[in-house]
Amino acid sequence: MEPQLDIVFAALGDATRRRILSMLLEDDMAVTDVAEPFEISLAAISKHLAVLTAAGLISQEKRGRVKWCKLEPDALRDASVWMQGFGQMESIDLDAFEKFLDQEMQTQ
Amino acid sequence: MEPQLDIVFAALGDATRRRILSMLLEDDMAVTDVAEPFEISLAAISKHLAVLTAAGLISQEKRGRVKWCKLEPDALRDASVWMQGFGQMESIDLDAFEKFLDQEMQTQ
DNA sequence: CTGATATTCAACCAATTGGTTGACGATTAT
DNA sequence: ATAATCGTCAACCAATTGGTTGAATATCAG
Repeated sequence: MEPQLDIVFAALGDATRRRILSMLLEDDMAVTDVAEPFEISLAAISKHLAVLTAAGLISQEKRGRVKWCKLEPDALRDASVWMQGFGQMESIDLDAFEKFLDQEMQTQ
Repeated sequence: MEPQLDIVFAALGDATRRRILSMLLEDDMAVTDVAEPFEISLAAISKHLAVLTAAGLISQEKRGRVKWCKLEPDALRDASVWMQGFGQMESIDLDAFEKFLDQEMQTQ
């Protein structure tokens, strides 16, 4: 079916990985800095980052000896669309929603 | 943190379970009928349904010898809200968003 | 050059997952 | 009463997951 959805949802099914994604909302981070607040090994974090990369939820770019991790929120789009098939959000007018968003952004 | 999110996302991370949820969008179904289009054993489907139940994504009610499975789309709400933290939606006023939703629902 | 830093790799481990089969309890039909 | 149907349970299996440690690689700094 949509094998990428498997990978994305499975990647989100771990609290450590979700916390990493939240951290990356603030700013791009190096692997070591991502690992700092956690109590597990750097290698374990490296594996989690590999899972997130495979899911397309982050990208990693190596500059010098530092590998920078960047959030790729677009990867959530397919998962979000799938979920919209359920619950109250199923029949939203997306254009109107976009306008609502623009307006919201300006009032900040 | 939010251990229920782990369970919900993990439950969604399997194509068989997502397909079951889609089937239940149409109507409530008995376990045997859920299993019918799949090529795996009834016991395997029974386990998948247990996972979906643990995640709150479906409920099961036994009437006679038949156990009926019912979609519970509200269980997607927390997961959906979490995902809204990413992408363009990151700075939405959730109360305003609720009002927007109510208004949208009335114009249908 | 040497040493420190950043990250991954490889091997390993325990726990979990998704599947199987066969037996079982509960309910319904003949 | 007997037989068929519905669904789960228990035991098992192979593969995957999330973690560890120690070595290896690559880059930067003194």
